[in-house]
Amino acid sequence: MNLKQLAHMLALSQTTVSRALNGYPEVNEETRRRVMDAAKRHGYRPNPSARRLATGKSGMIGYVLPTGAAVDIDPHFVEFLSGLGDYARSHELDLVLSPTDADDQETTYRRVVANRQVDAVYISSPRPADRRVALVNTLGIPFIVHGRSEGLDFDYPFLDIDNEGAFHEAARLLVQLGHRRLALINGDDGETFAIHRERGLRRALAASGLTLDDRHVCSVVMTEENGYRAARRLLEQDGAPTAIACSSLIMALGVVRAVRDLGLSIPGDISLIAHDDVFPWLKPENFSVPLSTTRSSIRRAGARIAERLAARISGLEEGARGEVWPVDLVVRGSVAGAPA
Amino acid sequence: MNLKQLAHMLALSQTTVSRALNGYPEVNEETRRRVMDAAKRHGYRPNPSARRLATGKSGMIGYVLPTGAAVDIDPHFVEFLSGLGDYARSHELDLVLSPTDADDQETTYRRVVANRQVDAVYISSPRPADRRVALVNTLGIPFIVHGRSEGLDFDYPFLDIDNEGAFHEAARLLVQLGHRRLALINGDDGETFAIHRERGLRRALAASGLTLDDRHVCSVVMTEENGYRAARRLLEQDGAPTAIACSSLIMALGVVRAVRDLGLSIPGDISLIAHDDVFPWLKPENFSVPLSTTRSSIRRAGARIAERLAARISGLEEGARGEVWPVDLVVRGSVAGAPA
DNA sequence: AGAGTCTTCCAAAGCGCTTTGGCTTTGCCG
DNA sequence: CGGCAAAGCCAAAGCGCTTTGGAAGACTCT
Repeated sequence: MNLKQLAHMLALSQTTVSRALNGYPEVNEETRRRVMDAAKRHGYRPNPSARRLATGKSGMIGYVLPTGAAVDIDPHFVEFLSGLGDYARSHELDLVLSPTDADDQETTYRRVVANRQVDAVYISSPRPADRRVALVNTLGIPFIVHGRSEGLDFDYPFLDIDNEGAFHEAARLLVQLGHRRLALINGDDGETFAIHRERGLRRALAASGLTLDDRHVCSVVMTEENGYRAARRLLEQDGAPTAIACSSLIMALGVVRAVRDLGLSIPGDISLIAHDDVFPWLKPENFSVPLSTTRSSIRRAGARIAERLAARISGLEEGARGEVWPVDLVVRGSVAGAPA
Repeated sequence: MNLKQLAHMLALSQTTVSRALNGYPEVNEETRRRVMDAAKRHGYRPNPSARRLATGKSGMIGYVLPTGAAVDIDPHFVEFLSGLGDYARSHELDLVLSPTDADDQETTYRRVVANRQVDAVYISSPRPADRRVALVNTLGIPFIVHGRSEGLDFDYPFLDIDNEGAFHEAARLLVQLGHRRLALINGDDGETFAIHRERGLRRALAASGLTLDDRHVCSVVMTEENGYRAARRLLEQDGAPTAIACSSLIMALGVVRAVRDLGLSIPGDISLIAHDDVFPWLKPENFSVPLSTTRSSIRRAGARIAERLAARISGLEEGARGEVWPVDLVVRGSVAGAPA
């Protein structure tokens, strides 16, 4: 059942039927009702390919997915996706993943935009002066950055959590508890979120006249194994830290293992706070010693980004609106006063 | 730059240019070269929307993604996606995720197929007599099932690992080590993979005249917390098992925690084997006691499925070819002889 | 030389929708 | 009652590609 047939059986022109269906004003309300009704009754669904060709709109949002033998997709992605799906589902918005060589994302962005495959894209894990953001901005497709870049000479729409504030609060708590030597096990320090976390932590220390020893900060891909290695390195050096802030729950697993392997205990010898993106399958309260966290649901962020992308596509949102979400500090058993 | 312009500047018809570009035989090799050359020089890329409308082919593969407030996307998905991306990237194949209400997937499948949004789909986490498989089969779109259904009255193409064999081998090893009371912490027993694993385990026990106590099998969503709960329940009952087979590494984390909480040890009191889908961020060899596993890379499966979908789209693969991959049994420190 | 066969190319008809540019009809006003 | 604006509808022209149904020319064969 296509427009032509529908129009014919209603004894109307395609024009009118099309307009009636798409809510244009120049059609009698009475006729519109008739059309709507017939369309529903016959299960008419406009052919998206045809509509696409005519309008250039695809009704899909895009994500350029870096892949490669050496590239692992972050497990956070799945949670983000859940959120995105939560919103998109109820709006018949589909998501197009365009896998790309991690070293040449530009080509893929250009292709996706040139082909008008999607109406909007989002960018995740941005870095300072992120080239993708600049590119997408000049290509002129609606977009939102999940996270923030820095040092770009233009404003752009983004959704970020207050990473600096979160780690500032975490560190402040630790300092209040008497800790003087803090350590940071961070994610890839090429990414802005990691920079912000370190910044927040340093700021809290500075406020108390303390500093972050360079040997006390690690920046690694966030795996359990790397958490373990980093923690061992930190804890086996002279002047080892008494408290650790950690950028992910997964790394925290490794940290806990390292602490145990070294015959130390949490929080007796080491206090630990990690950032929790809220996974359903790994919860900080279930760690052998319940883990203090800075918490922010990445899933909610996914839903919000889908919502804002949809708003941008339909012109309801414009300009470079940045949104920064506060982060909860949840104190559990893994922090205590510094050892004497 | 579109076909018309290109044809015009070559003083050829659109027909000929189109045919030259798409490798049809009825065009002089000399002209073809000229066309190809000009196309490349001017960076001509056929408009996918137009091509879609004309051919009905979209050049994308689809996945219907169940979502909902109560639905969590499996973290395995991300690894599968990595694999899919590995292949798709080099073939400019995009993936369309269509989020759907988990309770009404049929509507979404129908929409996706009716709209010809994608050229092929894959289905994951199948159940016995899976309705999606039956649906997609009748809808007539190329597809592959990741995993297997059971009890359908037709054959279909799938890619599965030998879950039954894997757990059979695992159980056989445990029995050989003298264990008599095995337990199984399984995933959702509505899904075929879980059924097969249980079947494999029972078969191995039966071969030695043993049986699997019904109180010794749990079927839960695969989270750390559920692994913990299941293990506690198992280990606190009378006639507690001395060995546990566990369907995922994430649950195994919980099992290890439970064992420790109960003052027991691995492998002294409890032997543990888990299935490992090979996550980059959580490795069995890094468990406090290195974990024995049945191992199969879900990422490789993703790549293979993309490859086969592509083959089906282009007609290179046909029929109901099923592919079953063997699973490695990797023995590490978490298994030992049964306690006396 | 005439008939038949390839080879090579083209004009034009879709694919199914949106949108432009009218054309009637109706209602209102002076 | 004539004129004008608004309301309601339509025919047809795209969007950019593929594909059908020739047609012209070159070649082969008898």
